[in-house]
Amino acid sequence: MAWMKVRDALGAQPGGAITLKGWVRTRRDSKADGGLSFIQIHDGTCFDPIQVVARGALSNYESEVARLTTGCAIEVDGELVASQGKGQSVEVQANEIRVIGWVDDPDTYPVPQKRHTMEYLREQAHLRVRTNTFGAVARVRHTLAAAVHRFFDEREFYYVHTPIITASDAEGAGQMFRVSTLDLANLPRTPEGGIDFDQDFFAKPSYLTVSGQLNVETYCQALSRVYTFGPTFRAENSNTSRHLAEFWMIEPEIAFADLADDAALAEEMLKYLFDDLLTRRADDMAFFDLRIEPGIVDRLRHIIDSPFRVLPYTEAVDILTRSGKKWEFPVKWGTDLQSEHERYLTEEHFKQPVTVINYPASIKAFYMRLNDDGTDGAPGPTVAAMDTLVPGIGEIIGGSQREERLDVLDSRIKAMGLEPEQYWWYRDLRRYGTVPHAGFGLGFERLIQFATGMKNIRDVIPFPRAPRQAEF
RNA sequence: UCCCCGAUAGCUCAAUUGGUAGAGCGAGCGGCUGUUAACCGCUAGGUUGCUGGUUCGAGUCCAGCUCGGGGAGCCA
Repeated sequence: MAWMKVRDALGAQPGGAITLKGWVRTRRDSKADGGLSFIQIHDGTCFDPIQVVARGALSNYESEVARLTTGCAIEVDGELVASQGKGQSVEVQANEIRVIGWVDDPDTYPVPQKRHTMEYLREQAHLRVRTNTFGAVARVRHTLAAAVHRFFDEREFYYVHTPIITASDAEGAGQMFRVSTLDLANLPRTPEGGIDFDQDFFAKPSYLTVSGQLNVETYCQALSRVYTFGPTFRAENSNTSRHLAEFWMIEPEIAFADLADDAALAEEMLKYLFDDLLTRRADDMAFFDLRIEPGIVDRLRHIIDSPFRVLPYTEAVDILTRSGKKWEFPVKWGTDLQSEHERYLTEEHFKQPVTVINYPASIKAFYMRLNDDGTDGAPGPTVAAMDTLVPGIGEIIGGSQREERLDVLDSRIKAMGLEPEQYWWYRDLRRYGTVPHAGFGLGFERLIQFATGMKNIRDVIPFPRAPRQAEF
């Protein structure tokens, strides 16, 4: 008999013998027709389970079938038939049910068929994917990841595997995790008393990457359109619903391009991803719309159908100043936008995602290109940066046109108190055939949060890493 | 890291001014039913997060710690 996945069985015409393999979601018994049980089976291939009808005449009905509980693994041979009951169009009349794996103590099974809080399920990370919500998140996460690669492949971007371990210790994106093989209990010392990193694996201090950007820029300067999509690490002691110590980031980089090209790419990509998601995972998205975030499907459609709002930083400051709102942090040209300001712009003023561009240079990274808006067209005081802000989460994308002029780049590095020599290979890109180029970073987990309405970022990655959190 | 709130049955929560723990869900058993958020009855299940303190007596008050939630900073 042909083994069919639940998804295929639910979409098939009645008639014919099939085999199902999966896990029991629920079992309901009836004494009608000499006794029978309705068993919902799930195998992860779609949101809905399939109903198996087990007759009392089955040889192991009393001994096994009638004792099945949520979580048991079984195989079913039977006939796919039109359902006599309401709620499903097809079901499987079982001829044989084989129990593959029992649940040894149903009373303490951590994820029985009942409502659970997200906080509780987070403590059962190895079992939570068996629930409706986390199964749906897992499928959505996969679908979005696959769509990212397809989007870039269709546009002739090359996927570059940038390193996870880096020795650049000043990428300016927060605290880094140190990578070392030195014996912590017996550190080698230099004559001056410092730690002798010459004896470490890489003969210098090394860390987990906080961004693949600097590396991917090198490939951009030869392959024109590239991206990296991998894990990144921040050792910040931040405890919020939108930060992780280990998260995945999508970072495209395009040559012969300016900030407008960069913003256009970001908009095209987000629209592509949401459209693909609504098409391929309509079942899971219907669930999120019903149970997690009512209206999420319409909101995504609206984003797909309407042009993005682009807002220069200076205008954003104007809007915030004239809003009449009382701010905890005062709004002033030259300071970064705070959470309360971002929320106002996306949730109250525009009620949609907003891309803020042309930030003051003083609050942005050294590699961002100075705009020529200074006195007499001199570089400064703003940089060609952009942040895409979304309701409920805040920043989801951060990007910029990169500084391609070596002299300007050097002065920016020095102004930030950094050593140009440390960036020698990055500076070489500006010495050998430099071109205008731009790119951005999209936080993958925040994208999933936004697309599903899941409130906590720890619930959209299988095994979240956060301060004091690495159990699984 | 800072501010606020919380931790009691497998899960979600109750427990008057301090007086030795209850319900719903889940689970087990029985009843009813082509069932599907099923329904009805019975049963089991608790060193009240940890350590210490106040008190005749602490789930309840105090201190520290651990964990969780909301917000902030940092950022993606």
